[in-house]
Amino acid sequence: MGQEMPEKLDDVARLAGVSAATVSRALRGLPGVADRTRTRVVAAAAELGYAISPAASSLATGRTGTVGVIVPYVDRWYFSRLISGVERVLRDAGISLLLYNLGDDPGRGRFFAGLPLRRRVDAVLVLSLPLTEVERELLLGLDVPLVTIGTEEPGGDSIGIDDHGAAVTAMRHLVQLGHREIAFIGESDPIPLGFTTPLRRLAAYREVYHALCREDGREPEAGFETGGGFTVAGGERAMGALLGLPRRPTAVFAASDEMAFGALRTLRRAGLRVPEDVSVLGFDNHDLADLLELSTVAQPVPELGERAGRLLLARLSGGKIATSPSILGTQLVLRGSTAPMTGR
Amino acid sequence: MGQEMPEKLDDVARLAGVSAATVSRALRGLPGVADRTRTRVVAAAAELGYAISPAASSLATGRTGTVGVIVPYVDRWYFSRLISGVERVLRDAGISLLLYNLGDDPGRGRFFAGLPLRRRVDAVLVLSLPLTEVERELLLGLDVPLVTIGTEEPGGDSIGIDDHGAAVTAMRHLVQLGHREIAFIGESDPIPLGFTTPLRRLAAYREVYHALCREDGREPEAGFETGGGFTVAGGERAMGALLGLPRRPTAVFAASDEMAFGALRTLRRAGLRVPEDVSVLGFDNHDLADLLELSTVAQPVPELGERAGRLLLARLSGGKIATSPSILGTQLVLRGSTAPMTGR
DNA sequence: CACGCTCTTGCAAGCGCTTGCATCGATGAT
DNA sequence: ATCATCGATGCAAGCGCTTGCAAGAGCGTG
Repeated sequence: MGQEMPEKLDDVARLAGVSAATVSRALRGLPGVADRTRTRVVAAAAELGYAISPAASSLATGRTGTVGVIVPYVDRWYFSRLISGVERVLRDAGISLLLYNLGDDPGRGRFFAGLPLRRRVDAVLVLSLPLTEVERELLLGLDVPLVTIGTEEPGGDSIGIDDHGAAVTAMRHLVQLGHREIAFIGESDPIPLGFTTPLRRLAAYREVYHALCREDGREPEAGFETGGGFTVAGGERAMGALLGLPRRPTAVFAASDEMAFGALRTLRRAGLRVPEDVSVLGFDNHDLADLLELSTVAQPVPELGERAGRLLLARLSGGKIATSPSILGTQLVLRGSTAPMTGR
Repeated sequence: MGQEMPEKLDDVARLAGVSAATVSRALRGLPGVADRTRTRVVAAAAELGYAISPAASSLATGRTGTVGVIVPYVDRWYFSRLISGVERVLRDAGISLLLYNLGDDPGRGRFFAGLPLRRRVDAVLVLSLPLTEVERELLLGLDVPLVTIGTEEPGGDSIGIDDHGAAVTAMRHLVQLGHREIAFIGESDPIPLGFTTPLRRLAAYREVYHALCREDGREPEAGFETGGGFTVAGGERAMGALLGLPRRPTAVFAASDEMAFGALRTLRRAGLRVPEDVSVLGFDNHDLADLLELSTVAQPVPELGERAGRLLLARLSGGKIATSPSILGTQLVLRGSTAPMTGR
C-alpha cells in the first residue's frame, strides 16, 4: 500500500521471460514479435499494471505525445468551445494537451521568452491569437508542426471560416431589411498584428456600407465603425458611442455575439426597442444568443476545434500533405433582433 | 535556419569551460557554484539559446513540472473561469498545465483505464468533478498531491465555497420578499456520487422551504424540486415543468445562472413577467447575469482557481501543511429578477 | 546434408540531465 | 611551514526506454 515503486520495463520483461527490448516492441505493437510472445508480454504487463514512463520514452524517441495549445482567453465562449473540440479528438487519439492561456497578460512576454513548450510538445496549435513576427518565428523555431485557427500564419496550416463572406451575408441581410444606416462594432484599435478576423469582418462591413452610401450619394459616417474589444462591456460602450452620434444607425452589426449582447443592453437602457427602433445582428451563435433572441451568424465552433485536432494528428503522423487553409461554412440564424426598417 | 540540433548541457559546459554537472547546478541556482562560474555559465547558456530538455530532466529527477487538471466541461462558464484562474498562477510559477476534459464523455472510462497522466504530472487538480470510489483510488494511486475544487475527496485538499450557507442566504432573500411558494432548479437525478455542490444547494433549499411550509401548516410541494442539469436548456425544461404544476411557485431559485437563464426564457415565452409574476434567483454571477438583470449569488470563481493553483504549488514544494478545506466567501447580488411578492 | 533465408530475440549504446561522492585548491589555524 | 577544513568542481553512475545490429533458430532447397 503506498510507496510501491512503479514497475519498469525490466520487471515486465522478467515476468514474461523475455528481454526489455522485446517488451518494448511488443507493447508498442511493432512488427517482428511472435504472436505468442506478444500475448505473453501483454499479459505480464497487465498483471503488473505496468505503465510506460513518458519521460523515458520521450527522451529516447524525441516525441512527447503532447501538443501545446495557445489561446488568448480560455474563459470566453468561443475559445472554450474550441478547446473542448480540440481536446476531444486529441484525447481520443491518446495525446495530451498542454494549455497556455496568454490573453493580454503581461506574462505573454515571459511566455515567449521562456517558451515552456520547447521540447515539451510534438506540435503547436494557436487559437485565434495574433502573433507578432518574432513570436511566430519562435514558435516555428520549435521545429514542430504549427496549426492555427482563425489566423493565417506563414509556415503553419490554418483552419477557419470565411469571415469576409459571412460578414457580407450578414450585412446583406440588414440591407434587404431596408436598413441603410448600418453601424459596426468590432475590434478596438489598434488591431493586433495578424488578427485577421476582426479585420475581415470590418472590411466586409465597409464594403457593403460604403456601396450603400454610394448608391444614396452620401458620405459614409465614419463614426459608425466602433470598437468593442469582443467583450460585453466593450459592446455596451460602443453602442453608447453610436447613440451619441448625430446621425443614428438603424441597424448594428456586431462582430461577436458578446458585443451584440452589450449593445442590446445599452439599447434597452436607453429605452430603445429591438428590433423596432434598431436591429442588432451578431456573429458566433453564442449559447445565449438563442435566449436573447439575437439574430447572428452561426459558425461551427466545435467543428473548427475538431478539425484542427484532426489536422494536428495528421501532421503528427508525418503527413506532410500541404493542405490549403480549411474553410468551414457559416450560416445566418435569424431571430428576433433584426426586423425590417420602420418608416422613420 | 532549420535543422540545427538543439543545444545540450554539454555544449554549454564546453563553451563555459566547465563540466556538465556544474552547468546543471549553475542553471538551476543550486548552491555550491562560485558566483563567477555561475555568471559565465549563464552567459554561455544565453549565447547558445540553451533550453533544458524536460524529458531528460524529468527522467533524472522524477518531477515533471506539470500538473494535470481534470474538468467535466471546459466550455461552461464556471469551469472556463476556474481554469483561467488556475492557469495564471501555474504559468507564473513556470509550471505547465495538462488539461483533461471528461464530462459525460464515453471516453471517461478509457481515461481512467489508461490514466494518461500517470508519471506525467506532479499533482492533480480535479474541478468539481464527482469521482467514483474507484476513480478516486486511481488518482490517489498516482501518488502525487490531489486537490479538488467543489468536491471533497478524502485524501486530497479541497477548496470551495459554503454552498449551503450561500443557498440559505439566497432562499432567505426570497422569503423576505414575501415569497412562500418557492421552487428549486438543480441537478437532475441521479446526482453523481460525490457531487456535493448540487446536493448542498438542494439541502439548503429544502431546509428553508420546508420550514416555511411548516409555519404555514401545509405540505411542501414535491414537484418544486426540479432538475436542470446545470444547462440553459435544462433550466428551460425545468421551468416548463414548474409552470405545469397545479400549485405554481411565485419564486424560483436556480442552482446556477445558466439554469436561471433558461427559466427566464420559458417564463418570457409563457408570457409571464419577471419579477412581477415570478421572481428568479440564480447562482454564480455569470458574466451575462448582469445583462439579463438576474439576481444571483456571486461566487469568486477566478479566485477559487487561483487559490487552488497556489495550494497546488505549496504541495509541490513539499508543503505537507494539512490545510482544512478552504472556503471562500459569496455574496448576494440583487438585480431586477427578484421583487416582493405581489398580491395574488 | 549443407547452405542461405527469414523471422525472433537479445545486446548494448545511447537519449540529456541529475547527484552522491571523490578530488583539488585555497584558506585558516597551529 | 603543516595539516585540517571547507567550498568549488568534476566523475560517473544512473533515470527507463528505444533501436540498430548481431546472433540464433527454424526451414526450404539444391
